[in-house]
Amino acid sequence: MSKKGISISVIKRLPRYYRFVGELLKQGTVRISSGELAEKMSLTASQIRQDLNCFGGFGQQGYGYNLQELHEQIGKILGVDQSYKAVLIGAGNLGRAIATHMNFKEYGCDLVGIFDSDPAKAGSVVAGLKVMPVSETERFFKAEKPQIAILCIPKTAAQELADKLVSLGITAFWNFSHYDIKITHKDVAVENVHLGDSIMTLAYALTHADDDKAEE
Amino acid sequence: MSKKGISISVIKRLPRYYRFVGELLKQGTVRISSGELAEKMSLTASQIRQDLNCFGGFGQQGYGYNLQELHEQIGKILGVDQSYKAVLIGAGNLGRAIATHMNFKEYGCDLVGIFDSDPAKAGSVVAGLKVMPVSETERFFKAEKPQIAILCIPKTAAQELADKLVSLGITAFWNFSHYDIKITHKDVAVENVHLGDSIMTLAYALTHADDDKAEE
DNA sequence: TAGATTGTTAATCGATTAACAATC
DNA sequence: TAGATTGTTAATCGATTAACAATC
Repeated sequence: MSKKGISISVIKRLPRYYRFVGELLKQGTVRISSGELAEKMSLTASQIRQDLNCFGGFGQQGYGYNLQELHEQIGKILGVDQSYKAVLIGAGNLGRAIATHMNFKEYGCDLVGIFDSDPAKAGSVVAGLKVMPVSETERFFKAEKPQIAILCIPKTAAQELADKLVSLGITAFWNFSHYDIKITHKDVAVENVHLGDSIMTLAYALTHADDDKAEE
Repeated sequence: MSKKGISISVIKRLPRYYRFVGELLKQGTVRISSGELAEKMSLTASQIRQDLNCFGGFGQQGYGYNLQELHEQIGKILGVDQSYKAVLIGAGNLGRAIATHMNFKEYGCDLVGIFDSDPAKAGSVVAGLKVMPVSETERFFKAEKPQIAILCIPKTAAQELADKLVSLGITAFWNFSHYDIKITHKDVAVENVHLGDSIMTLAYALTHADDDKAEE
């Protein structure tokens, strides 16, 4: 069964379904109807049924969805049962926090290497991994063949580095640099985490908090 | 002029416009047409004109947009010229990295306090601020009246704390906990940064990378 | 003025919601 | 069987794109 043609709106919602279903499961719930789940997730029952049906019928008429089954299925669709190799580029404040804070295994990933352009940082240990100098990159990539690059580097370095990493076989970027990297090479996934953009939406909300009262 | 009725699709794009326009400005560009900007941002010229026109006509027929003017206007719309007070709750790996890594001023915010439930952490200095114990919360909030709470805490604590913070006057949450906080109180903005959800979309992309080849 | 490019209306497209027959 | 709830088709809604008259 091909998963092509799934809209990114749906894909973006999958992790949230996975989280909620996992949480309910942990609480000991066995089954749920689309209506109940909709209530908990602030969605419509229609949307949930539509979304899940993109990947096949996980429910049962008159019963609802078995949470165990649903959790496994969504997990498989997302690929969290996999173990994609990831490398972190940039061991600054943010990079080190990501490395230590994230439970990569839970998300189908495995952090296998950390690099930093500052030779002084090489050799220090972060999240149980020795930070490597960039000179090691090619040797390491040939040996380990990582798929994911986590970019925690200044924006000035982002584009050039991204291009180089693609040529070394990286096919997915988790980009924390304040720059939208442009990958012409297709079949390369880019997930931008622009923390600045994110906090600005809060500034917007605060700035316009009472616009509704002040309307015409 | 009221800014109500602007769709969140548009609002979410504003920070990106702001970034690109700022970048072009730094490079010394003076004016740009919607067509050129669309090219650079991988959007359509139509969309750019539609988006900007939600807030008034910043362009000039036959000329395009003056970048200096545009940057200022979008900045004002976003509120990055403001100084909203923010507090960080949770001085773990991620919290400390956010505090030191983010240039809050650039985004209309100002980090004024850091709290941690671990008394052992109280007194240590992060990003130039002394970490406070939670017992100080009420005194501090009464004196400083922060608007934004940055949550870098375990999901188990998130909901209860969020409710308490709302009662103390917080009107915007930047939520890094792996939990969707539910604020019944309206006029409270919540921006979730679910890093787990984000990296899972990469796992999805890798898992389904060759679905197109394998189709029917 | 002629050319360029906006602001804005209309057309299209896609995503969400509603409805209901199928079925457990 | 009767009741519940799905899977799925149809209707609605909103967002994006196209078109073009207004105008600098």
